[in-house]
Amino acid sequence: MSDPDIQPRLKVELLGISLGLRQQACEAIKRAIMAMDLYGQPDEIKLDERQLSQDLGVSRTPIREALSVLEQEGFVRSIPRRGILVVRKTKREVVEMIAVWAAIESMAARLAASRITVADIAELRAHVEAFQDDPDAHIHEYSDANMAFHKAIIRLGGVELMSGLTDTLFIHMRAVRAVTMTQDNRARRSIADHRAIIAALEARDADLAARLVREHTMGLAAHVEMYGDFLDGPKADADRQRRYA
Amino acid sequence: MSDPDIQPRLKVELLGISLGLRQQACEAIKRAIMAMDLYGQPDEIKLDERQLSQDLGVSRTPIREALSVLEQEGFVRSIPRRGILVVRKTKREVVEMIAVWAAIESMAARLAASRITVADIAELRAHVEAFQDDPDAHIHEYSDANMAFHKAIIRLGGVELMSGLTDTLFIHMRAVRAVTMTQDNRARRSIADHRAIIAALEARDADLAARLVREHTMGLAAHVEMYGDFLDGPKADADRQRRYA
DNA sequence: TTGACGTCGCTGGTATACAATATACAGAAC
DNA sequence: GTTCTGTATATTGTATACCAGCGACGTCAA
Repeated sequence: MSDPDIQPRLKVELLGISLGLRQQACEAIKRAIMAMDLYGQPDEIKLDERQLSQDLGVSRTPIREALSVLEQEGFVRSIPRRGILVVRKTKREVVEMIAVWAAIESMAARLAASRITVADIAELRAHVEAFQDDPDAHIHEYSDANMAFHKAIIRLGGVELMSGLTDTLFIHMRAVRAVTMTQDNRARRSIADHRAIIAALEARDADLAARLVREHTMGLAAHVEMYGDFLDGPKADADRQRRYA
Repeated sequence: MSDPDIQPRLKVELLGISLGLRQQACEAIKRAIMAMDLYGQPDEIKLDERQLSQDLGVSRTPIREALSVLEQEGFVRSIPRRGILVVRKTKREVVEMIAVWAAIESMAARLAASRITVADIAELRAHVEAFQDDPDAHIHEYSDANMAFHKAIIRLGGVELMSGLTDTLFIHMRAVRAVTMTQDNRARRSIADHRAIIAALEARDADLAARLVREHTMGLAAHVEMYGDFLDGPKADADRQRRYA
């Protein structure tokens, strides 16, 4: 009875009921937040606990626990007795997130340089070459491939914590990326950068790979610093309105 | 009424009532977790919701919300219908945390090199020179000063997100630092490293500062990788016991 | 007509009650 | 004697009811 091959075993994939409503609510709300175009709206978006609990078909308790987690992750902000509103990142916060991302991915590239395999190289190359023809034509698809490329580099570093941390950062920057990508012909230049990074990794040049990744991503930070005023605009307006209301 | 200097303003730090019980519970539990010697205990530590709500004098609801946050921050782990237990970091997880720390602090040092002032240099030097005489004699005090040094560098980078992220990392590593500090004469060698880092910052050599910080911290990672088996030991034992029970 | 004060309603915060499940122990059957 | 199953208990997960603040609106007075 110790050998699993003796009996057919009836393969049932452990039913996801026991994942808990909190997790599910958390995922659902996070998806909803990502789906809406945050920076297109003129003013802050407010969340209503009762509305959410009604929509999701559960009581307020799991909703509140999910919102606690989301607040800790920086997606929403709870103001006592006022409401829970979806946070809009300021330009400064976005630039800071990019800097942290650059720091982590640079280190990941350094670590990856000595561990990378030919299969890994091929995977990276696939992400880059898929849209070499005309990246501007399929901005959204290219943006996804771009993100996948960076996530792949971080994963190849072999430090899972880095993947976990940057996943959250990437989610926050999803809305920003689509905009920045179209400006300044960044998509095409980014492909060239990515090719150079792959070459450095292939040559197992840790220092070069780390430097290229850092400069590439910090370049995005500088770009947002210069052209990212649309981030602060609406929010500053809202703040001003609230202050003088 | 627009000039804040006209009125003395009566500095009352907004009373903790409106901070919400969740925040307070979160802080209290976090303090309690940090206070206990995690790695000295033979087996996992389980938290009881009702016990906590009784001890803190609030109901279970804020406790549960606080625990949700703490779980997201990685301090506790909740197993459905089984209980909530304080997580013990494995050696691998500790090494990963140090690697992330190294990545962030290295970038912070790079950014700090071009912004640092003489006052900042003096502050850093104060952290280092305080225990130059005999660091081994006052391990705990030196460990605190050491931590303060690294936190100062990250702060001088000017990216607040980096401070926020590493604060959590440092809390996790508090228990580990005290042990590693005593081994291998690390305290004395760390002072020499710190002096070199300050010199690089003073010379505004961003590349050198970043490299020194990275090598210093990754050295700790390598040390833990080699001598940090005490982290896995008890946990592995506990897991084994649970598996065969 | 305007400003101030009071009341009402909406929102989140907290507590408690109820339901579901996992573990452990005991009893019965082989 | 050992193992399996059922039940009891304890603990968590969820729902609901109640409470406290803040804002808005209306009314009254100057």
